[in-house]
Amino acid sequence: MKYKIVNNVINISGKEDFNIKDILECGQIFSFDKQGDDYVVYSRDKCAKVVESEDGYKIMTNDSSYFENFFDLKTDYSKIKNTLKKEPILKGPIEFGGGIRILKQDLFETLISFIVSANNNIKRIQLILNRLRKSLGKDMGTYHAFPTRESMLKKDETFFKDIGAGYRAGYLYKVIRQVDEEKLKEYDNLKTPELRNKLIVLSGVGPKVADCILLFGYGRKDVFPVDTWIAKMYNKYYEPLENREKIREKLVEKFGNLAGYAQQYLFYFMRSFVGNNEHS
DNA sequence: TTCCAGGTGCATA
DNA sequence: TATGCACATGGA
Repeated sequence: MKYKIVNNVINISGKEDFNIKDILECGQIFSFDKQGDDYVVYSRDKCAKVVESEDGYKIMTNDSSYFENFFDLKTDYSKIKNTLKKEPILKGPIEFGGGIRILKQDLFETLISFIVSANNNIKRIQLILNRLRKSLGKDMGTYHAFPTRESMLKKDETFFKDIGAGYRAGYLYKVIRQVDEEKLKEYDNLKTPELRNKLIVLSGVGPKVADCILLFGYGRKDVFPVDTWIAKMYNKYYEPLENREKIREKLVEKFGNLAGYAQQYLFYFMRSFVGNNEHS
């Protein structure tokens, strides 16, 4: 995959390593809209419109360098996929969702989003986060920015209940009093295990949510978030094992520095393919 | 109606 | 350390 930036438009040529549907619908991000054939994705106070062309994509935005980093354009995904394909279990998932790229998302936004995600379904996560943006985020004209910590500090727990967060309202109320953006940024100096320990003590952040923040926020690829789908996958294709912590340890050990990528291919595949078959 | 969704916190032993 | 349960909400 190659790309060029001209007048704030990112031109991507080649579709093998970039498929906007795979990237946005694989479950790593909740703030985006499908507008006809196009996608609009929101991050912090910014947005980008992604339009498919004959040989690739055009990404239109007012901050191309932000989205160059956001879409992880400098990483060679074909190399990663070739390595991971050697594992039989990943062949199907990589053929299915080969256009995935792991997004580099805002730390505070990722923290809040994945606290909301706990024991929840993606449709409702999107609904709750949309209501959060609309009621607290800065009006940017055609959309609302993700709220700042300061704006969230002004609200009480009832507010988070009212936007539908359910019992996670209390987690949200507490967590924004435990950390700020600067502290989250400082944590980036730590190695993954130490950083994980810092996150896991936060309200509403357990092992799984911490791993998602590590992967999608901090860009740490040596983690393997184990949710209900991954647990199902492990029990079906590897061995029956109830303990999610043990599943996590085994998968991290197996995939090492590529664990995060492997996880995302598997999650997307399980949820959209195997998942639907089980329902029909 | 019951089950489930990108689980976590807390009490108990 | 490990196990069990409660926790909102909406879709299938």
